[in-house]
Amino acid sequence: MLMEPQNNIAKLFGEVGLRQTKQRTHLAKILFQSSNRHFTAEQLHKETQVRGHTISLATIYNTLHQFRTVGLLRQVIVEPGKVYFDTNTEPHHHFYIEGEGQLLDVKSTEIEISALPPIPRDCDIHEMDVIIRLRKKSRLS
Amino acid sequence: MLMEPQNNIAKLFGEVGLRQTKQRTHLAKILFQSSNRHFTAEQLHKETQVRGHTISLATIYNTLHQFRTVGLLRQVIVEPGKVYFDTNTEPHHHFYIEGEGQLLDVKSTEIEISALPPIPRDCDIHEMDVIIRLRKKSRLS
DNA sequence: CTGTGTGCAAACTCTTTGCATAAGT
DNA sequence: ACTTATGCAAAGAGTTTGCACACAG
Repeated sequence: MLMEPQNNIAKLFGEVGLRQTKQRTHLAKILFQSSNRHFTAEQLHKETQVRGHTISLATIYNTLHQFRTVGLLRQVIVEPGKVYFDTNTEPHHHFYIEGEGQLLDVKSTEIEISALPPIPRDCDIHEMDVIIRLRKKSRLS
Repeated sequence: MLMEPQNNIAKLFGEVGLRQTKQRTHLAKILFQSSNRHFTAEQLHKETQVRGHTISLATIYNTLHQFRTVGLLRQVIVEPGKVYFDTNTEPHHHFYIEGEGQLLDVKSTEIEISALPPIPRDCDIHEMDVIIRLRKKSRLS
C-alpha cells in the first residue's frame, strides 16, 4: 500500500468510510506514503511532533485503532506491554531484534510451513504469526 | 517436567540454585506437579488463594521471573498487556483461542518449517514463536 | 548470624475513556 | 445544523520497585 498525493488519501478514506480530518490525514501521510513501516503509538507521536504537527497521544491511539479496524494497519505483538503496528497488512511474518526493539518483515513465501497440526473442531484459523526472535551477536561469546 | 513429592521440589531448587522458601515451594507445587500449564500471574495468584495460601501478587511476579531466569518457565506473548507463562520449556508452538484467552500447546513436530529466510548477518536466532490464532466458529456465519 | 526473599504500597508504563470543544459534510 | 472527531486530563490495567521485616542456610 503506497500512495503519494493527497487525493489518494481522500480516496483511501472514502473507501474505508472514515472522515477526512486533519489529524488522520497527517497520520496517513506519514504511514502510507512510504512502504512497510513498523512503529509504536509513542514513536508515531514523536514523529508527528518532529514534523510540526500537534496530535495528542490519545488521538494517535484512537486513530491507529480505527485504521486497524478498517484494515489499513495490523498489530504485531512481540513484547509485553507494547504494541507495534505494521502498515503491511498482507500475511507475512517477522524478525524481532531483541534489545533493539526492531521489527523486520519476513515475506510469507520465505517461510515454508509444510505441515499444520489439527485445528480444534469448533475453531477457525484467524491468523498465524511467526516471530523469529534474534539477538545481536555479542562480541563476548 | 513432572514432579510429585516435596523432595523433588527441594532437588529442583537445588539444581537451579534457588532457596527453598515457603512461597516458592507452594508455587512450584502448583506449577510443576501437573504437566504443561499456561497461566498469567493473576490467574496463579487466584489459584494460590483458593488453595488457602497468601502470596502477594508482587511475590508471584518476582517468583515467576526467577523461575523463568533459571529456565523453569517460558513466557508467551499473545496479547497486548498480558503475559502468559508456560511450564513447557521445550521448543514448541501455540494455538491461541481469541476471545477465550486460552493457550494450547502445539508440538514442534506438528509444524514443519522447511525453509527459513536469511538471518541478518550480525544476529543469532534466539527463539522462534509460532502462534496460530483461532476463533470459535460463530453460529451466525 | 548474614544474606536473600517477602509483602505491601506506591510508582511506572502503556493504553483507554469521558467530556467539553472543534471540525467535517 | 448535525454528527463525528479531537484534546486533555484522569482513570485503568498490568507490572515493577523500594524498603522494612522475616526467614533460610
